[in-house]
Amino acid sequence: MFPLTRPPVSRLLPEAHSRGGRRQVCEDRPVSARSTQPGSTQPGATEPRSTQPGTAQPGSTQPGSTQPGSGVRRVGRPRAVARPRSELSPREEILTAAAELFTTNGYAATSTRAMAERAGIRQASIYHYFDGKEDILAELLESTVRPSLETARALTGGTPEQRLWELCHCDARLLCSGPHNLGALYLLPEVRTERFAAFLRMRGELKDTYRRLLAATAAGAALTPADRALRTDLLFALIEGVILIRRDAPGEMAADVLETLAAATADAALRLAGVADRDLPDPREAGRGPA
Amino acid sequence: MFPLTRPPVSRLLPEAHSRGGRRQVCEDRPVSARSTQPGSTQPGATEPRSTQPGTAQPGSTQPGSTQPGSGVRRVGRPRAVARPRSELSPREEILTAAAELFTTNGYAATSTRAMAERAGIRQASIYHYFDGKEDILAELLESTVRPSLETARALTGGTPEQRLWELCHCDARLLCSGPHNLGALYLLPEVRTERFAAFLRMRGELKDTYRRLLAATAAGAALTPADRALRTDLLFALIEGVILIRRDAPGEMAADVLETLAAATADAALRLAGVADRDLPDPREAGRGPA
DNA sequence: ATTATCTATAGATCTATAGATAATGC
DNA sequence: ATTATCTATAGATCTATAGATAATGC
Repeated sequence: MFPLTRPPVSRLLPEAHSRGGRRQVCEDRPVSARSTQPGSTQPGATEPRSTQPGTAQPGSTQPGSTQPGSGVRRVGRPRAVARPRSELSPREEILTAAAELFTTNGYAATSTRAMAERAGIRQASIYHYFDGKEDILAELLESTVRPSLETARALTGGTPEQRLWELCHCDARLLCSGPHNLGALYLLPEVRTERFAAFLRMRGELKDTYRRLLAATAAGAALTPADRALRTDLLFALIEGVILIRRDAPGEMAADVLETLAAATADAALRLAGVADRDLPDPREAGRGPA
Repeated sequence: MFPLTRPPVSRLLPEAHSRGGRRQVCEDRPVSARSTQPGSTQPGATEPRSTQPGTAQPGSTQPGSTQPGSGVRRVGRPRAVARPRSELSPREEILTAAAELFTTNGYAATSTRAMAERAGIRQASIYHYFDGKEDILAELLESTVRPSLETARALTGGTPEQRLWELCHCDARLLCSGPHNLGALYLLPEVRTERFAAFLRMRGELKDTYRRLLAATAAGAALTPADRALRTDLLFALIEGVILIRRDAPGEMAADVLETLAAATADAALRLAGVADRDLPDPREAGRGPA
């Protein structure tokens, strides 16, 4: 048996009002939604595992078969337990199931059987899509940092102070978005393992962007290199700390709560960074503290 | 086999200079040292599990037998693999082993066999001291927050701003102290489980102290209740974020690095909280930003 | 023929219990 | 007699592989 009783999943946050819009660099694309986007296949994340190794014919796996949603019959043996037809491809169903279970129970405590059950397939069928359990976590991890990294690279207009605010805001939003607390995957002890070096590299690159942005601000430029490194650590810790905040309020976050938290996080991050109020021009001044 | 390769344990941080002393409420008692103090037995954490339930004679387990260190012969069957005589009691040896393995590999990925091996006993012997694996984690968790909570309760002198700084500083120190990153236990997904409710309650109480201290500052008093709650969340997230910082630099932290980080964390926390510089009187003014 | 699924299972765990054993204490 | 340890093991997993099967595609 499962050695630990599971906590009740998905208790939604109270309150849900609307909020005014605010200039923002990143679009409204929740992490999880993005990670399960059919088109988001990256190099190395091939769709079904090629059965004949070395015989990969590019383009041969595209047609209708993979297209989910349509009521047509699919190739292959039917599933043992029929289900209402998901919008997602089988591969995405597995990732979604894994996301929920990994974030809730952790990696080691999540069995492939539990994932399969939630995805509506048998345990062994997972291995048609993934080489093993580790690959599933690796893909979730990478597809979770990737949007942050893309935002970080795309940052252009405004002062360094503004760009830093945008990055913090955007990352906080991403961490709070989606039905599961995917950021909690970063906290799993298994992630420090060689297997996930690619993810850690991406995370390091993201942190480096924070470092450079901080250095570009007036406040950051005034620091010694050692102090700047320290402050970058603290700034980054605050952003990732949002994961901990969210974890204390399980379930999907209401849109306005999310927005308030993201803005408050970015504001707090800039205070932490030592950015003076006068270095924060109008565009984002509008949305600050209501009191 | 173990599904994940283990990262190399204990790579020490570079640099080790000295630093000036600073007024501080909490003494120099690293979390782990404290948690393995022989005298620190709490109610419920009885030494060896009473073999005859209901026949507990208080005081009958005290004499030399439990006293470690001395070269005398001990009662009971000798161990299968003899060892250089530890300073620690068997129970403490188990806790120490668990601390290292839980923080490095996580709870579910740590087998009782691995713990026993590191503690120098056989797997089954663990059950002489603990009712099960969960009890070991519970005890580690509680003995890790307890010092923070005691500090929080004991805070007296100075302005609210100073007390808040002291609490942040002390907690940051505790989180960075000791040979293992015990704070990382808070991050384990298993902790959200009913079994560890007692720990979560203590942590909640600690957070509440932060809330009250923040409310007592001039900056905190000016906030709406909702904003104050939000800011408390962020403040607390920054403190716990120190765990993440430490995790990126494995091994025991050099004393001066530790102190620099703790002070920088407390400074950052007060900036985050919105505390103005003029509200931070002399005693701790001395140690701030060198630039 | 190709594909997506299935069933069955090998082999390796892992936790906790039962009960034996080798010390000291009296 | 008491204690701290041990050996052995039941029973329940869990991951990954082998190979069968039931669809569609051509």
